[in-house]
Amino acid sequence: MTEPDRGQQTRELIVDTALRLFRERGYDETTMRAVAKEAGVSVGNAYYYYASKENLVQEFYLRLQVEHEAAAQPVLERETDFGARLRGVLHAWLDVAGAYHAFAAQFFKIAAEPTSPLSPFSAESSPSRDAAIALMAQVVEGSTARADPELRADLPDLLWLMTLGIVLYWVHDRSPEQANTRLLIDRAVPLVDRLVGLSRLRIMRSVTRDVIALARLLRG
Amino acid sequence: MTEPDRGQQTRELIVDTALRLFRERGYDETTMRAVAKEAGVSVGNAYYYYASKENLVQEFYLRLQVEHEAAAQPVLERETDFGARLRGVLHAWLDVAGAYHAFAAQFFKIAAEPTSPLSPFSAESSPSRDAAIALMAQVVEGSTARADPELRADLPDLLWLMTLGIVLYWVHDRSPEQANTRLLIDRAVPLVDRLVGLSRLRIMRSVTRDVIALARLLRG
DNA sequence: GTCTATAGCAAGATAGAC
DNA sequence: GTCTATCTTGCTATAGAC
Repeated sequence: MTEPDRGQQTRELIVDTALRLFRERGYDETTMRAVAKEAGVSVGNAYYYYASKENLVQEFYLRLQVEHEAAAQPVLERETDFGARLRGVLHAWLDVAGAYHAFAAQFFKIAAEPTSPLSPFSAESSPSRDAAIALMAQVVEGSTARADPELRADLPDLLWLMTLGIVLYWVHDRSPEQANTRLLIDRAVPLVDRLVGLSRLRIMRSVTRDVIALARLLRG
Repeated sequence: MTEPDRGQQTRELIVDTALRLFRERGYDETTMRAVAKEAGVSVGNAYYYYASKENLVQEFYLRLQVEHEAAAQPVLERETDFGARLRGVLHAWLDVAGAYHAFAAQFFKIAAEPTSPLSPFSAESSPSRDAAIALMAQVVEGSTARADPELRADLPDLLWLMTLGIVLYWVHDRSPEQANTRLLIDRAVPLVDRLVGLSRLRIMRSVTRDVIALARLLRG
């Protein structure tokens, strides 16, 4: 008569507690002992479900991504202009991530480690990475953007890289409400929009081809 | 009759030992106890000279930067073409950094933490950051590159950001001898060269101005 | 100011019993 | 699945020698 999903319940109890403590105290200040105690389980039990403290952060990424996709949907349904779609999707990310800024910056280092499964470039991250790129593909596909046709195929990858750059800026952004990051988006998007438009011009052909080759090299 | 530089010698003994162990075993696997033991000093003494394990890494950065500047000099004396200078300086970085690739990647995370003094954006890093940007200024100044005059002033900053991107790729590069990073440089440099040239054209004026505004926002 | 020895804390992680 | 006990390691503290 044991509950079939008792394990799952314990698992969620642990991660919910951990994410709450992360938000309240920050990553470094949240000890595994504190997580276990607050969740009412033993330290050993917490490690039974999460092999390391970092693994708890992975759960955070997954939840953030789901929230972002939901927040981006209204924009994608409303807008058809490429720049407006891109800007809206990026601002949507800030909307959902803003609440976590203080502690997201603190464990950003974990994602930066090349050997970590939490790296955005790791094999383990490919589900969330693919989803993020797919979102950028939606931005492009549903838009009225007129780009070089070959470039258009690589644009989602490039826009994902741009997003990483913006996130990098965001974690360093100390301005109130991360207003500078919004400013960055509002300046970068029209630039990207213009460059995409220029990609069809004949003078830009060689540049466009170089960019495409570069995008493919970066994808590996 | 005490040696006047006894402290300095001990200091160097400790950091030399640490960097050797980092290279042999990696960062995480090198304990402060092991560094002290190998260097023949006490743990307390090691901490007397280096307040933390991370501070030992900072020494590594400084040495790397000095080596890079030395390796870049012949290129800067030899070449006048902008692309050749940029390519040469970037390859020179790979030449000096290559030996440390395995363990540099391992403690890259330390530099990624926004709050860390080892972050390339931190106030504490400003000496080495300024030096790196100054090196890029040398690349631009001594070259025959014809860029939009206003852009030219911001080019060193932008090239430094480009370098960071290349380093990011490099730490993730698993190809033998990091050959893919060299490929990346060889493809990115002509692209940059072309874009810089195009910046003088009238059609590119608004794009160029956007880029300049962006560069200034990023500098803060 | 330079250095040793040692004891000890905090916290991530593990072992093995139940 | 869950627990308690234990290990490891970055780091600190103290007390003292030269």
